[in-house]
Amino acid sequence: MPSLSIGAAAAASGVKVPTIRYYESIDLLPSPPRTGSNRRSYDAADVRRLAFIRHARELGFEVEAIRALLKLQDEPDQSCAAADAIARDRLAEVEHRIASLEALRAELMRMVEGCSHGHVGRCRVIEILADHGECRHHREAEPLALAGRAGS
Amino acid sequence: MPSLSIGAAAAASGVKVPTIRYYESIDLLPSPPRTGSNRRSYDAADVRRLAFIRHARELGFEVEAIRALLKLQDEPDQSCAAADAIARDRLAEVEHRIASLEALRAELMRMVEGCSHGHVGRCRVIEILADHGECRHHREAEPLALAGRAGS
DNA sequence: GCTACATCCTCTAGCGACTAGAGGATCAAG
DNA sequence: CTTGATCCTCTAGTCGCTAGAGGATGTAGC
Repeated sequence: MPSLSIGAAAAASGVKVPTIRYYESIDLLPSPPRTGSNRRSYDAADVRRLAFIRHARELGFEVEAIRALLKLQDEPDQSCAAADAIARDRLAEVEHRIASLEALRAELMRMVEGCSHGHVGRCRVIEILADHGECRHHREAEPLALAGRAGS
Repeated sequence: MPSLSIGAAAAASGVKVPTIRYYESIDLLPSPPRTGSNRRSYDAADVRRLAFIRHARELGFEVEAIRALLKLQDEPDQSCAAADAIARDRLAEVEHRIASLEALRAELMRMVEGCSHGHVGRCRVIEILADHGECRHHREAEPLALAGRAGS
């Protein structure tokens, strides 16, 4: 059983060292065994789990959704109904998010295209942001998935 | 000069009352004059500024980006290039994320279909999420912008 | 005028998902 | 055997709000 330090697991998974410890603290990653000198030792399965979490986070899933997906992964023989429900739930979420982002993209494209590289006085970016009424995507008062910060 | 209470300004701009106070505290909105009884009094320009901020936040611009856009708006004789660059950055990020989510949606749909009869034993979604290398859209190890939370 | 109740004020604390730093132990290389 | 990287735990900070306490003021009905 090959054992990896937290640093090696971080390098292998792309999840930062403090973030791994954070995931352990919120029980998203099981507490690994420790060496004699109290260091965490991970195996390949942990690295896969971390990569899974990282990828899902990059796709915008919240930790609770990832928890559900991980549970699905941990019990691959569970009844189809439960799994199906989780998957459909995620699918709906993903589709909603895509729709929101596409509306957003359309608006951003209008802004960028409208910018004739003149002066701000005639800049569509500013104009469109200033005038809410011009905004098409905003009929639904739905919370949009917004940008947060970068991973690394 | 028509003067609005913070509640009226909130109703007119769509920004919540505590959020307005928060924007003032981070100097995104100038401190308005106060009435004799220490209440904030806003005018139409403040409401426009708030609507601008709200719209930009809904489009996923970070507060610092909005600060930059507002500065541009305040000095409208500058070149449009800066505003354009900010919008282009957001557009690139949004497009990247749409591509990721569409790949994921395809996998989720396959899973939901495949799941209709039987067990989840070999789930492509899990595999794709677990194995970063398998994921086509994600060859670049670029730090992706992650999803945060909604504005309203 | 008096009573309700809405709205306002300031302040502090909390959320999610981390990130940064202090202060100390341990490891691997030269 | 020392140097420097890595590890440990812990607390506190980040962003963009949101919620609540505890109190002052405004407004409407009687």
